[in-house]
This record gives sequence, structure tokens and C-alpha cells, in this order.
Amino acid sequence: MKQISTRYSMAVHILSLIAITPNEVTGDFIAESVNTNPVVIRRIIGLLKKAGLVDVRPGVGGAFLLRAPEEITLLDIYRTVNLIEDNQLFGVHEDSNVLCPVGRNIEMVLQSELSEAQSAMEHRLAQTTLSQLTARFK
Amino acid sequence: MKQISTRYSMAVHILSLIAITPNEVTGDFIAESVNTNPVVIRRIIGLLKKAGLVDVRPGVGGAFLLRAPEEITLLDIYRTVNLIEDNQLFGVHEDSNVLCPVGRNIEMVLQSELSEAQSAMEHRLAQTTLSQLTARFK
DNA sequence: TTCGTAGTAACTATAATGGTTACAACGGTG
DNA sequence: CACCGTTGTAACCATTATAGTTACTACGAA
Repeated sequence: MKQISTRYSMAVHILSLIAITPNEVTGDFIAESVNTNPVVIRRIIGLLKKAGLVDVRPGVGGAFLLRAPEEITLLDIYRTVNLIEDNQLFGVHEDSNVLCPVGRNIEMVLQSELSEAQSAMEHRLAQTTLSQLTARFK
Repeated sequence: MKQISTRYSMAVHILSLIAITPNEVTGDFIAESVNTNPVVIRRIIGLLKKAGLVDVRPGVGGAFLLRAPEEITLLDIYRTVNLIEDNQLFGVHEDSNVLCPVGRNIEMVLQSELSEAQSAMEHRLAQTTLSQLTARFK
């Protein structure tokens, strides 16, 4: 299967970098730390901006947090960057045969179970803040 | 983002159908219930066979469970069908710049957090058995 | 021997991903 | 004012996973 996009881990990286740097941070600087193309960084920062997590100084550049690192959780970042259909992590096949007892019920029954599993994961993500993360860098 | 493949929900569908059907079930019959091409079904059954969840009568055909529906969990099926690199749901970008405190630590620190989140999800999947699922079909 | 089925290989169209080049817009600075 | 570094996008690309399809071989039972 395909893993969840590294866009997410890169977003955490970006926010961590902004959090621990006293002055403002340019996209090119972040790109060097992440070791990727600056455009990739800008795209992710665009999502973070739209979500109100960061802002960027126009013209001269430089990103900064709009929320305290103690108040940004891994779930916040996940939700920002991992745009997904109906916010459902699990895809469920549709158009099953309604003439069959399984086909008639599988979608609803399974979707409810899978949503619970997804919630369990998201709940765990919500337990960790950006500041807890950056505290572990040495 | 991309959702987790519907291969998983189809696998649950397939096993449910085998579980509630008294006699053995052919791939074509399952394909009609799932409403897809029989080859797609055969491919998934191949994975289920390899995992020891089902077996298929050669020649004449027909699949049957090798384990009681009470002893097959959604996690078992997930693990069978959702083959993924290192069993890590979350992809984490590699080759970050080691000269940067964030780049040097992000991979290990984040991976450990994300593994916990994944475990929380899998733990929830392990709570539901195939028999609990089929009991909800009416 | 024939028929229905399983197992596979090969091909396709579609979509997400991560990277890349290019360029316009913007705000300080000399 | 003119330049420079930066941001925001658009456009394009190669790679990969996905889900479906056709086609063929192998097998067992009637």
C-alpha cells in the first residue's frame, strides 16, 4: 500500500523549525533543512497559512507561528495537510449488490467501525504538541 | 490525500460473504456481490490464502474459512491486505540535513510518535471480529 | 472430454506524489 | 527609483499505486 504522504512529516518539520528559530525563517532555509526543493516547502506553507497556523511576511519573506507551539498538536497539522475525501482515512468500495445481505450492509457497518479506528489514531495524535516534539531535539 | 485502498474493504466483504454462506463460494459469485471484476476478487483471495485465512478448492473452486469468524479480527485482515513498507502507515521524509537540530532529530522523534498513533488505530481494529460484523447484517 | 473455476500475466486509464523550471508580485535596501 | 531576495503559482514531469480488463493455462468433477 501507499504510505501517508511525507507532506505530513515535512509539515511537522517546517513548523518545528519555525518554532525553535528566534527570527523568522525563509522557505529556502527550510528547504535546506528538509533537503528538498523550495517549491515543495512553499506549497506546504501555503496549506499551513490557509489553516491559520502560520503567516508569511510578504515581499521580504519569512514565516512565523500564529499559535503557541504548546497549542499546536500533531492532529492539527495532520488535518491541515492531509486533505482527504470526507475526512475518511479508509476507502470503502461503493455500489455493492443490494440484493445480497452483505452487499446491502457492508458499506455502512464497516464505515462505522473504520471511523472508530481512525478516531483512535487521531486521538493519539492530539496528545502530542509541537512544543513536546521540539523539546526532544538535541 | 489518497485513502487506504478499497482492497481492504473488499477483503472484509469477501470474508463476510464466505462466513455467512453455508456452502463454499466461488469468485464469480463474490464478484457479483462486490460488484467488480472477478480477477480483482481472485487477487485479494490470493492474499487471504497466503495469510492462511481461507483456502480454495482447486479445480472445481469454492473458498472457505480456515479460522472461525470469531477469531478473525479487522486487524488480521488489515495486516493481510495492506502490505506497506516496514508496516509504517505514515511516510516520513528521509535525508534531512543533519547539520540542523531539527533535521537531525525529526525522523526518529516523529516516527516514534506516529507509530504510537498507528498502534492506537490497529488496537481498535483488533477489537472487532468478523462474526461481530456479520451479526449486524440484516 | 467437457465445463466451470482458479491462478496469473499483461495491459490500461486514472490519480496522487514529489520534484522541477519559470515567472509575476511584493517589500526592503542601496 | 532600481535592484534583490523572497513568496505564490502555474505548468510540466517521472514514478508509483490502484482498479479494472482480457486472455490464457491448469485443475477437478461430472
